[in-house]
Amino acid sequence: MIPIVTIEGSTASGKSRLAMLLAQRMETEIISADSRQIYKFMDIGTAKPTKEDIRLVKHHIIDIINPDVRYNAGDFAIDAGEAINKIHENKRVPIIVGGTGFYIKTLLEGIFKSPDIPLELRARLEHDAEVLGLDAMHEKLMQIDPDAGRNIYKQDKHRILRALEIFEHTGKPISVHWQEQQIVEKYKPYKILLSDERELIYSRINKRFDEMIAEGLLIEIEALLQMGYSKDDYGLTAVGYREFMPHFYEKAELDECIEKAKQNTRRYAKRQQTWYRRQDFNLILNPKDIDSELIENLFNQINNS
RNA sequence: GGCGAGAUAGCUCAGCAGGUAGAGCAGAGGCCUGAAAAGCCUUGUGUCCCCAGUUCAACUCUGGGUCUCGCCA
Repeated sequence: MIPIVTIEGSTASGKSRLAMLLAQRMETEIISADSRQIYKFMDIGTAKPTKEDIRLVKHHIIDIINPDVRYNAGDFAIDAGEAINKIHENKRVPIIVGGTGFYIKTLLEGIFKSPDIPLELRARLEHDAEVLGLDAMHEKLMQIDPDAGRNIYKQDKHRILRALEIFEHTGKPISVHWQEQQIVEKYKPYKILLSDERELIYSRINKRFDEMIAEGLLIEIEALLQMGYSKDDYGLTAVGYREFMPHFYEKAELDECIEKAKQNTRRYAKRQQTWYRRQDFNLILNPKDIDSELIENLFNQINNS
């Protein structure tokens, strides 16, 4: 099994700082697990590592695609797997850092092998949902796959249609795919969570967002629009970007956009915290704990485990 | 100073021919198997501004007071 370190935590919890210090001490490389830092041209709003950070420590899975390209957890598991292998071949322990918990979970625990779904099938289900209503779609799911149906809210169109498309395309209920999926035992992770009081995270978010504005977030967004990217491109649905679309498209008040962006970032952090409560970690740290002594202890602990 | 309108949940407001109240937003809790910075679920007790009066019963009616906002001086 390949040893790896993961660092998770909500936005503005100090992940990058810990990762940089630890990576330098371990003389290793960082793999980003962040569903928005994958996009080129989106630097300020996604709080990407600085040029200096990248110069000091090699970062993977950052700036890999344009903002109009879709990416998903399965893609991440493949890309991260490759990066891990490379780093491991050099006898280093990779550090995986990021706030996209689902990506890391997918990497560590695996995900069932889904075929690509034909666009026509997706469009047809989308159309059926429109005509028949979501309740009908959920009932349909309950008939073909009650195990999955029970676990999906009746209004969760996204997951209902996902389960239906998998059944129609593979002839097998999605819950059966889940059962058949084998557990991944490729990695031996040392999992670290950075956690802090909600109020402190919130005030750090608010402050950091003002800093992003000062650093030129608006200019960055304008540049994206000038390059031809629009609010319909997936990258621009990121928090801190989408809230400004009303400003550029309909001349909404800037102050209101900023408040909305802060609020959505806070809600995002809240959802992350909820997610992490359910995950297991080897070590839970407070951002205040990060100092050279801690890094030294971590270094030793990781080497000995 | 005069006239008018208002004062109800953190915010914006609704409501009751008198039977102690409810929406939206905010907030909180939760879910999560190729969209995860996404998507989705649950959740509303507060001196109904204060004092007095009428009444079996007042947030609701009457009188007074305080404050806020308009318009006129």
